[in-house]
This record gives sequence, structure tokens and C-alpha cells, in this order.
Amino acid sequence: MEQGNIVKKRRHMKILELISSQDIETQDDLSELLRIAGFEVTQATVSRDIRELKLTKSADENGIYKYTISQSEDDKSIGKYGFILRETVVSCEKAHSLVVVKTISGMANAACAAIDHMQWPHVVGTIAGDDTIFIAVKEPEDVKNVVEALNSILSRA
Amino acid sequence: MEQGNIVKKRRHMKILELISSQDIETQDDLSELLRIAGFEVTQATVSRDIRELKLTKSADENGIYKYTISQSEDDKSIGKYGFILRETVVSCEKAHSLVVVKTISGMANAACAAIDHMQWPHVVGTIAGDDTIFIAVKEPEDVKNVVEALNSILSRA
DNA sequence: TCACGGATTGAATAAAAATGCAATAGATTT
DNA sequence: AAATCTATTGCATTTTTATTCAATCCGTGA
Repeated sequence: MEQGNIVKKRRHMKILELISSQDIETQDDLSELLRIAGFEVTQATVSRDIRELKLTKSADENGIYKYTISQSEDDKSIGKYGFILRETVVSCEKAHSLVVVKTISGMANAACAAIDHMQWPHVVGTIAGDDTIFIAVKEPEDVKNVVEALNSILSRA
Repeated sequence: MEQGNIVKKRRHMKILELISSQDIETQDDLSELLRIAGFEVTQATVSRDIRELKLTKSADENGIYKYTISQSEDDKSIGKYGFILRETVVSCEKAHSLVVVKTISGMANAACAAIDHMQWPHVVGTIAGDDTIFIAVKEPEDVKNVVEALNSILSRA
């Protein structure tokens, strides 16, 4: 129950990818695109996903509606990257002088990009596999700080 | 029907005030509140107003939907909130160690929300009544800076 | 003043989104 | 493994929102 449903998380990520790469006007359109991408879902599920992801539909400058990632106060400090981490990271632990992050299958690269984007001063390098990320830090004592920083992001609403 | 162009602008401002001072779930609820406030409108008009104001409906932390002022135009947000301030603020003055802002009647909440969105570092707190806002700042000398910042926004074209 | 033209609006309706319910998939405990 | 939860989902339906169409309003220029 801590980890949740993997398929659902993958679908959520796909939804974020879809709405940030193209204009989507309706939930039906979105579920059709998800179906093409291999996610068999109905509009009802998309509606629930949208509530959980706190997506918004609003008019653009031409008055055309489209779904967008909302920028709530919470997200503002870390942007949508923190959001991606919360959606993909399963665990985050100290391992000797490295930080080892586990993600849901296939999501390590997305999560790693998010971590890189943070530009934390103590982080000197990252490597992403399929579901694992290694984070190298400057000093051994930085490991603890990075783990704490990550957990802080992961625990936000 | 005594509705006109100016009435529409006033209604738009009233909508901004309403959604920034309370949680509103549906357009029907909003049109009911507008009716109470003296604006006789149907849901159809509210739908159009919402498109024009680029408002969004999204879930809060509890999954309850409510209408909010869009932050999708974060680059232009100063302009957007500045617009609200210019439309509502009557005066802005230093009062001891506070900044006191007077607005047209009933608009303090909308204006206060706009000020809050500026996220000025010197501002530590705000309180809005019906037509008055108190702004608390960190240091006494910050009062002057905030008054100047506000006046700068108010004097823009 | 009167006629014209664009804007605004309400009523009705179409379109889109949210939800109650039941089935089932997954996890947890015994 | 069986029993028991909890979470997820689709279907059907309700609720909510957007739009169409016609009427009315407002400003403008003759």
C-alpha cells in the first residue's frame, strides 16, 4: 500500500507527458491518446487521474480550452520536477558513500532528470538504470543531506 | 435587462473577489452568489466569464474541486494581478509600521490575494477586511519599500 | 432621432466531466 | 492458502460546463 499501483503511476506519467507535449481539449481525447499508448482506460478513470494529478483545464489566449499542469503553491518551490519524483520514486537510501534511489520500473531516467534539475550543490554525478539511480556526492557526510532533501520532497502533499 | 459593458467588468471583478475569498465548486454556485450580490446572471454567462478570466477548476489537497485564479501565465502574473490591483485599489499609505491599502467596497479580498501572490520578501503577513488591507512587513524601513512597490504597480498604464 | 453592427445574454441543449455502484485486482493478515 | 481488506476500474448515470441560436442591448454615425 506504500508503493501503490504501478500501472496507475505509469499512466499518470504518461498523462503528464501527453499534456505537456500537445494541446488536449477533453478527457475523451486524452483517453484515446492513452489507448494508443497502450493504456486501456475510460473517461471515468481519466477524470479520476486528473483530480489526483490536480490538472486544470483553462482557456489559452485564443479562448481554446486545454489541460495543463497546475502550479500550486506547493509545487512552486520545486516545480513539476518534484512532482515527477513523487510519482516515480519508490525508495531512497544511503548506501556507503552513495545515495541509491529506486523508482518504478522504467522510470529511473525521468526521475534522474528531475534530480539533475535540482542542481544541488553537493551532488557531483548521477547514473540511471531502469529502476535505479546512483547519486554521487562530494563529501561522505553529504549523503545524509541528500537523502533528507529527497525525502522532504517526496513527503509533500 | 439593465446589463451593459461596465456591468460585465464589475461582474468580473466580483467573480475574482468571490473565488479568492471562498471555495466555490460549481458555476451554479457562483451564479447564485453573484445573484445575491446583485448580478443577475445565468450559468451560461458565468461559463463565458470563466473562459475570459482564464479561471481554472482544480482539486485541492482533499480532492475537492474549486475555482481558482489561473497561474498558468506565471510570467505575466505581475501584469495579471497588477491589473486586479489597479482595478480595485483606491489608496496605499504608510501607517506607523504597517502599510494600509484601501480598496473599493468589497474588493479587499481580491486585492489582498493579488498582493499575496506577489510574494514580496519583506511582506510577512496580510489581513483583508471589506475595503481595507493591512500589510505587515519585516522591518520598519520595509514599509516605505512596499508602498513604493505598490504605487509603482498602480501607476502603470 | 433612427438605423446599423457588434457585444452580451438567456433559454435550451449538446458536450464534457464527475460519481455511485458493483466487480475485481492486489495487498495484508492469519 | 484462505480470508479479509483496500484500491482501482468500467459502466451507467448524474451533474456540470460549453455552445448554439435568437433576442436584446449599446454605442456609433448618418
